[in-house]
Amino acid sequence: MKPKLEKADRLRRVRQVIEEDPFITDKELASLFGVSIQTVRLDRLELGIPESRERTRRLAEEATNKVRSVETGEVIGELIDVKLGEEGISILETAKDMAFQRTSIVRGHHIFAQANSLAVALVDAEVALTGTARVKYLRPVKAGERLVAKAEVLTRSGRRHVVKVTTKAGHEEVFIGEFTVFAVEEHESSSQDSRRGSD
Amino acid sequence: MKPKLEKADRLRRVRQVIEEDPFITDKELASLFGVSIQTVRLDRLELGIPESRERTRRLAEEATNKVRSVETGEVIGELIDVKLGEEGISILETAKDMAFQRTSIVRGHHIFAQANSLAVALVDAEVALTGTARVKYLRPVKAGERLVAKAEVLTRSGRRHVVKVTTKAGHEEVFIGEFTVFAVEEHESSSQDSRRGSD
DNA sequence: ACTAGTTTTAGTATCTGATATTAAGACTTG
DNA sequence: CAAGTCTTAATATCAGATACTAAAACTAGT
Repeated sequence: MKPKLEKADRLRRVRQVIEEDPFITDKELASLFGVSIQTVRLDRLELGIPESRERTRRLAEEATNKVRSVETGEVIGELIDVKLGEEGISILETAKDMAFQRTSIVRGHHIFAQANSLAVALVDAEVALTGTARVKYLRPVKAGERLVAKAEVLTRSGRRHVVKVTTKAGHEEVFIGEFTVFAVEEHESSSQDSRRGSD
Repeated sequence: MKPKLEKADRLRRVRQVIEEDPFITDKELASLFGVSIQTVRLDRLELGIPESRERTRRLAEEATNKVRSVETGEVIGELIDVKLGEEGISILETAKDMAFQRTSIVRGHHIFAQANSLAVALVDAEVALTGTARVKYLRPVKAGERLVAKAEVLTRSGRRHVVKVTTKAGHEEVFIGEFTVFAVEEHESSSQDSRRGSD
């Protein structure tokens, strides 16, 4: 039963190698494992792994989607039920790539980003900038947990809004934060605006 | 001279369409513009645009690089001169994709992320989690500005470290923050750890 | 040792999305 | 109408595959 073991072993390695380098072709795999190209193709067939061009295509698609959703989206997390100037809820599905590899603990700035993004979204203005924030992390969040952030505008005086955000994972509070957000009028020249604010 | 105009026009559009959808094939382009496939290929040749598979490959490569550098990196920004437990400097080149499209103002959580990441990196422990943070955004940061964050450990009592971070763009302070970071020993069971902390 | 079964390899036809090349039409402008 | 640009057609070739058929190699069981 030596060949069976060898084959199973090869299959595992093929999967692994392809995962590490999705651009690799059957030809390269064949010479890498010292088998014929047909064998490699049978292996891929067995493993349900598509051809290299298809893998590349998917990678590109996925990545561009990701880039678009993560980087061009104006909001981190999904906005649910927003009452402008009053309150709102945002949901963020945490994933492995938001966490430290060693511990799977979600990095704080993602939780901050969700809360801050929500706080800014609540302010009914053309542009809203964060002035200050005071935040507290109550317990570590594991990758995979679903974070529900609730925000409410506590006070408002002129441009200055104070927004309180509470984030829960399940029934547990994991994060609370208080953000001061400034509404900015459109006609303010952007370069000479030396008042506080960012975001 | 009608055809010249038409051609120049088509060239412009071809470039544009490909930019919008890099996965599009010559065949599709041909029927889109009502010309032969050869014409499309001459156009691409003239414009110096590679074939769709090549475009896809590049996209995938680029994107995976990006994903790896942005998401698997344990630190946001580049660490320069870190003295564990004492002080450190981190540099972050801000880009358009970190900013709001409308205003080109860098979103606050990126600035927060750099500072927080640096603060955590300064703590000499297996795992370090942020407990609280108090931050202030002093002026908006425009995409393209180079952010230099300086951090120093103010106090330390047991696991609790207080780290102060000041971020400058050029000579101007744009952000200051104070982070409480907790060092966590390795032997603590991760699931029952209900004390504060994240990141 | 012989046979059945798995595993591997070979070979051929076909596909897609191309490059490269040659040559023939179409159009248009002086 | 000839010279030029622009467009299309046709053919050979390529990479990286799929799909299929069939032969060889190895392995185990009786």
